[in-house]
Amino acid sequence: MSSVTELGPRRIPSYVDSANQHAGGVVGIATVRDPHAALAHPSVVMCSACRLRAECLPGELERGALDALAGRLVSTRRKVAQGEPLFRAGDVFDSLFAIWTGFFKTVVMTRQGREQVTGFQMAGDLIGLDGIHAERMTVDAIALEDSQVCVIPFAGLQEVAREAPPLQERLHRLMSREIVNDHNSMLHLGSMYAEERLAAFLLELAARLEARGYSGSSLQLRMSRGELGSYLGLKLETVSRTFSRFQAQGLLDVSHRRISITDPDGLRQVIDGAEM
Amino acid sequence: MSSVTELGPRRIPSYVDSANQHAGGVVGIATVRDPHAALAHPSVVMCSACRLRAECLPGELERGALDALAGRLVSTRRKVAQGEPLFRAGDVFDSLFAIWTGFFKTVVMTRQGREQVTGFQMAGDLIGLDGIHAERMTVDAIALEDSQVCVIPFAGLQEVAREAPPLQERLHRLMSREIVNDHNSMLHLGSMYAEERLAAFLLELAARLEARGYSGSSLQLRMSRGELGSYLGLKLETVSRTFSRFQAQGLLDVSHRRISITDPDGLRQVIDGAEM
DNA sequence: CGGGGTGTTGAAGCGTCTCAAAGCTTGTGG
DNA sequence: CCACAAGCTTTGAGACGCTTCAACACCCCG
Repeated sequence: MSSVTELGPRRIPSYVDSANQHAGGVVGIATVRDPHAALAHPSVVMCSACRLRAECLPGELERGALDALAGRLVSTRRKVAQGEPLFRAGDVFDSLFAIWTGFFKTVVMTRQGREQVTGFQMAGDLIGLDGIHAERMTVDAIALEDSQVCVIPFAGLQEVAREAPPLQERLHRLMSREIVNDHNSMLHLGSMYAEERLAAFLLELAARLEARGYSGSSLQLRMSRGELGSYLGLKLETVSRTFSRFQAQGLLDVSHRRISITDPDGLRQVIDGAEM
Repeated sequence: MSSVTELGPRRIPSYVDSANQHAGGVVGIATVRDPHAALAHPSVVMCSACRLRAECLPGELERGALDALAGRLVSTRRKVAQGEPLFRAGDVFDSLFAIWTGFFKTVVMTRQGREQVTGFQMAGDLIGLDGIHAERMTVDAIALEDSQVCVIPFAGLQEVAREAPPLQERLHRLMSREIVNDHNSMLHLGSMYAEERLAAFLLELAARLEARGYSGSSLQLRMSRGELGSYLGLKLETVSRTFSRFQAQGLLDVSHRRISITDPDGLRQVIDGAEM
């Protein structure tokens, strides 16, 4: 029980009021040129010293490009309490956000209130790429646990990218990866049974956690059954039933949001075995 | 019947052998530095004179940036016959492709042969953004009618983008749009009934055609029921039945792949009316 | 004019959803 | 510290929508 994967700190004692960070529906207003923001969040971000470097925007950049990032770009951090939005659809797009600690979901919504979770993001992931197109966010980004994000003003990022080709390359690859991920989700949603979708999701989540140094077999889900169901195109009851069935088959142990994958190969067979 | 929308030329008489364009699994090898390709496809592309400028990569760029595009970048065109691949998943990524005439589908496939159509692309659309991430294409791009594409070597595009900020901006917006589109597809796949999915698809397709100067009410589908079903996460029979139901309700007229939308507001109500 | 690919339609089966109730966990206030 | 409330999860039973399997119609192309 003590080796269970935890995503970031369990509890972050006190947060600045997250409401005023969102005033006027504008997000990402905190840039290096904004003294108020600098005061509110005096922490100066140093990508070169960050443990998440490899997963995050910097990637494998060499020193020069890294310093350009650290010095001119990522200047502030923002805290977002569990359940609070980092931004909402319709907010003006200003900045990308790199998750430093915590866990988020992104949700698209129709006028009629129909919801679809489009992804779950963890430390090192980038949020906000969808906003570039129309300079407006198109999704809600909600913290599923107390989180901290690095604010990356996009105009500045583009500027630096022009001078540092490796950074430009990296940005393009990350945007492209987002597209590939979405295609993968579409594959799940469009042509798989509930068991296959859940199995694929769990294996992918475990792999992402493992890439960040956590256990790939014992995981703590940060989303509810309903949120997971939305992402997978299933109702929460179906998600719950499918978990129970997996447990009955000896593939994993479920205790609410604590999942232990006991037979990863079995899960892989759930995906591979069931032919079209 | 004579005002029916046609996408591009009805028939392009003769094509160069498309097989050798795909030799070795490498696509997009035809760059300005490749004399053979230049010989095979001597047409020099002039974005500034192209009717699709606004929809395509150049967007609303001013003259200087446009000339940079035309002169240094898009140097060759490729023809792809109906049913033939522009590229396949696993091919080395070299270039983006801008559709000049024709219509494509992109398809992801699992090892077990499960397929998912991830999108349909028409004149002005960009194909290949998914390949940037790992320098390999991740989808098959198949021509659904005889088509011609402009080849845009990506290394060169990045280079020019560094010198022409408006072009850089444009590229980022297009990549972001792709992400937004995919999220929209996920919404359809994850939380809609067959009728809603098809109605949303038809309205969106009509809007895209209209933006390109075609009729938004009378359209000629380029994909089979099966391909459309794959994109919508439905079986071909379900697509066919849903078309029939729409016709019975007086929303549209169906005759194989010829669709006349007679009641667009009715179609919108199909999406909006059915609450969660 | 015939054949193959494509589209339509019907009937039965199956997977997921809906509705409902009960169990469990967590947080809060008495 | 316990009790209770609120929210989340589990489980069951029946309904519903889509798929499957099958047969037939249609259109295009040679």
